[in-house]
Amino acid sequence: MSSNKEKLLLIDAYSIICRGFYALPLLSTSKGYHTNAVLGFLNILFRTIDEEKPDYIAVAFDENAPTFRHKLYKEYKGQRKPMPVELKEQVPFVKEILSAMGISIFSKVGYEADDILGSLANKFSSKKVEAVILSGDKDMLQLATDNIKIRLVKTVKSNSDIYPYYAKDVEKEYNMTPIEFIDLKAIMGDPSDNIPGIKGVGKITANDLITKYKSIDNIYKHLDEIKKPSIVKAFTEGKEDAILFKILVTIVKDVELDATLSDLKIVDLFNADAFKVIEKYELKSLYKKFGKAKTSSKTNKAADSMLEGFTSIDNSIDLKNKSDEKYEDDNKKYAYNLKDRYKKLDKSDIFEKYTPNEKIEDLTLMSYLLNPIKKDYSDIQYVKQDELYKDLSGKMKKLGLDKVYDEIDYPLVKVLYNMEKLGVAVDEAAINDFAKNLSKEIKKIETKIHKLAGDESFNINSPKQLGEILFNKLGLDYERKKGEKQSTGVEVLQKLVDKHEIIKPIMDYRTYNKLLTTYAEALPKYIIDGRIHTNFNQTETATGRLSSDNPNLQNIPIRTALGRELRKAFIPRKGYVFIDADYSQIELRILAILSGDENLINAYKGTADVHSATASEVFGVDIDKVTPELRRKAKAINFGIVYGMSSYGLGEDLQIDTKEARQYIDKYFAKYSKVKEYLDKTVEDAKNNGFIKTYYGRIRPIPEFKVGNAMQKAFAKRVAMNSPIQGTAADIMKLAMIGVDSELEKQKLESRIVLQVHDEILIECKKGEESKVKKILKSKMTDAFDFPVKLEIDIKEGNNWDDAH
DNA sequence: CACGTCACG
DNA sequence: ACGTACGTGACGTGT
Repeated sequence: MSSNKEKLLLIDAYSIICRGFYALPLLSTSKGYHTNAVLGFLNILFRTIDEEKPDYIAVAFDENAPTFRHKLYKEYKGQRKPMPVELKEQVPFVKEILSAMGISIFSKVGYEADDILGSLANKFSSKKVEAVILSGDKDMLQLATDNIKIRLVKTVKSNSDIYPYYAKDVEKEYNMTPIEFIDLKAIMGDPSDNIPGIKGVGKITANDLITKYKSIDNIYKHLDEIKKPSIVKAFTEGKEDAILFKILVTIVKDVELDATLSDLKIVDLFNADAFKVIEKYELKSLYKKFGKAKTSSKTNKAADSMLEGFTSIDNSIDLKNKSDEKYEDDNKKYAYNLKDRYKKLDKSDIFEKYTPNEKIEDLTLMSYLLNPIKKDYSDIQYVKQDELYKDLSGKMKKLGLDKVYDEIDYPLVKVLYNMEKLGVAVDEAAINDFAKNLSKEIKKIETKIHKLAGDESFNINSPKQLGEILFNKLGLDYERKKGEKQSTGVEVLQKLVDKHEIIKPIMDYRTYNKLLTTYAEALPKYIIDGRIHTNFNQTETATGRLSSDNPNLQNIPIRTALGRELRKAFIPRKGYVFIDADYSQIELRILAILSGDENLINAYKGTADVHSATASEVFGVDIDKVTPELRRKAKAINFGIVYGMSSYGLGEDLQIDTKEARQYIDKYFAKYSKVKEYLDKTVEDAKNNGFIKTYYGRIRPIPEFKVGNAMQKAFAKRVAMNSPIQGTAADIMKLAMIGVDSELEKQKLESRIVLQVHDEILIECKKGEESKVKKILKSKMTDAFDFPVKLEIDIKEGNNWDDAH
């Protein structure tokens, strides 16, 4: 990628190892190895890799032999405190792990690590390659340039943190260039390095002089200008020292090292060999770095094996070979998280601007499509891009995912990018006002609750403390199945509401506090120029849905009047209105389509409402005789079907026993027999394949069939029933968004999509474009799909999100 | 960092 | 016999 600067990470090993050693307690393995320094070192290393995403790495160690600078001036630098044995013994462990990860280690007799790092940085940094030096040694700052960044690990109040310095940052903080910094230290001295500096010259004098004269050389040239006789004397007498100290503190930048940049290329850090070493030193907290995060390695391995290892980094093939320097891509461009790349390019002026129609393959997205249940896709960043691409695209093709990528998820990247960039306007004053009112109300309720608890003040937000008050102090109780944990959730409070007058205020407190902390207080923090720009994550859900975070705008309240006050604060900008379109029962319609069940399809052909139709079928009454109660039950059944129906779950929802729920389900399946056949077949296929497919071919692995216990297998069945439905709905919505977005552009309208909430699209519509926008929504969300059951949407217009919905 | 709780589809 | 509806994200508490 020519548009992106490559990065070389350079590490001052001892400096980081020492910090690790003193930062962590003296850990040891079952075999008695000490590992705290190793762990500390690796933690800083991995954190840096995550943050910097380097393309190359090199690590430098000091040689034990005296260095060039030692030899000449051993009376100074030779006096460093010796390392404790527990620290010294860990150095080879670090080297062992680095080697296993394929990271090059440098050391050279006669030179210190900083000389090697300075030389590597000097040799390889350029306009195209940025060198990043990781060290805890402030001396490194003299190396900073526009292309060399020093990441300085500082410990402030026992907290280690990393501070980045380019040349300009050094100038800002110290008021002098990195080069001038060398001369400063030479005359001022540095006790930690046993450099005394010129006798009689202190920090302030040194600073003043270097700021004014820029170098030691120049100070001597202008010695006659200096007023204070004592300073002139100090410099005159200390001239020899000054020269020696300057040599002593100057990092050598031309150490001969026979390495090319491509030797330092990161190939596959988290490989099997490295994992073995990590295991040997029992660095358990790092295991997941080398395996997969979140889901247990057991299920993940199963998922991978079912997909023929499609998503794991295969350590065994062609990837470790460092020598093939000419692997250059054949004009293909790659990115990880392409949308993030676009966003960065937007902000940055050092990178080329993004050209909208340039094809850049999104390797993260490809990896996600191959295994959407992974929680972390950062592992792919340590494998050569073109080889990874070949691997992923080959596997996608085999599984038929290439179409999903080309026609759904890839084109959606740009749509989401545009949505996020535009953001959605909010009325900040209205939210703040709402927050104020809520706070007042909450304070009142809080007082009341404490009073009702017998004048005891406790933290209502703590389930533990609240439980103590309710169940012990006030002696409240409710029926619990054996093994069921005590809870203070709403369902429980609902049961207790008539037993004590403290319950209602607690429920109110919870509601208000939720609205306050999660929304009213949190949302304003995200407002930039009146608008909130959420992040739509495209590689997060197992089913293919999007998710939204920072902030989550897919869970803004709607179900209660009070909550809707917040929704009212989402508004179109001046000259615009909101148009909101949401699918009507899309998942149930998809079930009808996928199953081909005539009864269910027919339920959608008539004008009748499906839930009433279901009630009529299941309970055997005429459709016009369906009571609200029966409709409610039927609606629960329909939901249950979509969720992978279990009699227990339905029973819970309807507050009836499992037996009765079972009867409802049986009746339902008797009437909609093709639905039953379809669900059975789906589960059967899922068991055999280890994954399900949506209508458009998206896959979701279900490893629990193979590796799960009884409970997990039951879960797997429900997932197998639900995922094709939820996933197909997600596919349809994504296709609709792509269609709507491109049509808006094609017709040169100024209206734009601002939000998506799974079955809903919110458009900020330019006044005057309303009818065109509505037409586009209808055509792209419904007419574009040719199914036996028509998809339908409700469209509404409004001056805030609540009105429009 | 896990858990309980609760907001949405 | 066991513990359960599907998919998310965010907050506060408490280890």
